[in-house]
Amino acid sequence: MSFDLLKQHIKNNVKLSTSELEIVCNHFKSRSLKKKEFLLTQGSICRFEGFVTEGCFRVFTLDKKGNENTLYFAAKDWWLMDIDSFMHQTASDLNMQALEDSKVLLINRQDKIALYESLPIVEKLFRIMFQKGLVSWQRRLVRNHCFTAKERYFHFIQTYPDIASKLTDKQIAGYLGISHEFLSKIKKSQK
Amino acid sequence: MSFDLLKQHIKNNVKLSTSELEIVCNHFKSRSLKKKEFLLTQGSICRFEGFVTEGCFRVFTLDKKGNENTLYFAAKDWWLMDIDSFMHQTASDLNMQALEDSKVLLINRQDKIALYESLPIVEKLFRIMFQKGLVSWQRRLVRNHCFTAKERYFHFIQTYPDIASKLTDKQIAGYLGISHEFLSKIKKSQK
DNA sequence: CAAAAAAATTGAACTTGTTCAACTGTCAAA
DNA sequence: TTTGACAGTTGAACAAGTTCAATTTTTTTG
Repeated sequence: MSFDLLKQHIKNNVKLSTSELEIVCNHFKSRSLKKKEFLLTQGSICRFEGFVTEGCFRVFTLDKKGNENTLYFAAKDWWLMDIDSFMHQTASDLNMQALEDSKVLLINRQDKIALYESLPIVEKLFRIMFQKGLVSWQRRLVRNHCFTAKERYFHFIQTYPDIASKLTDKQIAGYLGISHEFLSKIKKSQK
Repeated sequence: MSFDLLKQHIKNNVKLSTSELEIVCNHFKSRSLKKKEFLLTQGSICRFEGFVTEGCFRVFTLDKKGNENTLYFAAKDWWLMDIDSFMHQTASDLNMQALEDSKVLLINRQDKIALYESLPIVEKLFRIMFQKGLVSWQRRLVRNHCFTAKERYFHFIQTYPDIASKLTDKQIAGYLGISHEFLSKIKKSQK
């Protein structure tokens, strides 16, 4: 069952009773997406937070220069959110697209706020999650500053081999912040 | 009084009673640092979280190539933390140095944990803070990918003129992820 | 299966940013 | 007041990464 993954994920972060776990999960609804389908598109308001139970997503923004800038990939056991748009109900800068047939558990804003209010442990859960997220964003920025594109590429495919194997080189290049032509040259130079 | 700033900062993020606010503040102790003094050095364990009430700090890491990579600057009303080292009591990768005579309010790990346990609103406070932090780290990464060094430089000095005015060009270059020589050339090209 | 679309490769010219080394300016300590 | 030490500037050679255009390979779809 797809909720088992969410339950395990929550239990890995905070201690809570079986009934509390049920309450939390009851606020989520499952949704399936076909390959290439969008869960969110730039310009619209993000009305959910999502937990991936199957498949994989790409979260990216199209900048003024026309480049697809990938913020992150979300495979099974990852969260999909545009915090800013979700909290303030403002237009999102992000696109969330399924890279393959996928399933997500979604919670809407009202239910999320209700959950925060009824179960303080949920505040703790997300405090811990955001805290972890912050650390990895900081590390990624430092890597971007002190590693070359080649070093970043090999770091990525070694750290996330499962995700990397599902991606085209164009998508990886968008995550690393380089052109796909240059990524092709990096790969060639290694052979 | 230096606690007023912290109180205001907290009130801007969550609603809580005067007595709760007092309890939170009572867990913090004030510390003064002279210009150039270090609050934390790379390799040691971060035993505090700090809130800056006066002056300004630079948070940086020295990478293998010998570059000082600045993660962020913390002026009045900002937090100083190495979340990872503080939570897991592992060696820190970060240095925190006062750029001028400064004051911080510090909380140690035991008191922080006690505070989380005794006042659920503190979980909410930090959940919201980390959430905001995450958004700005994401934006910074996107800026790094789609802006040139020149664009990033002008974005920085326009967004944080007060902080920028306290910094040497070397420190700004370390934040932007470029060499200070190149920053010098950027500035010249604009005149 | 065939046709079309998208992804990947390659080369050449170009831009952005680095490195190194020499020089200049500034300011705080002895 | 001099003397460092450090911040900033400049130029030249170089390395990293982009852009554009042409070609091949792979994947998708009718």
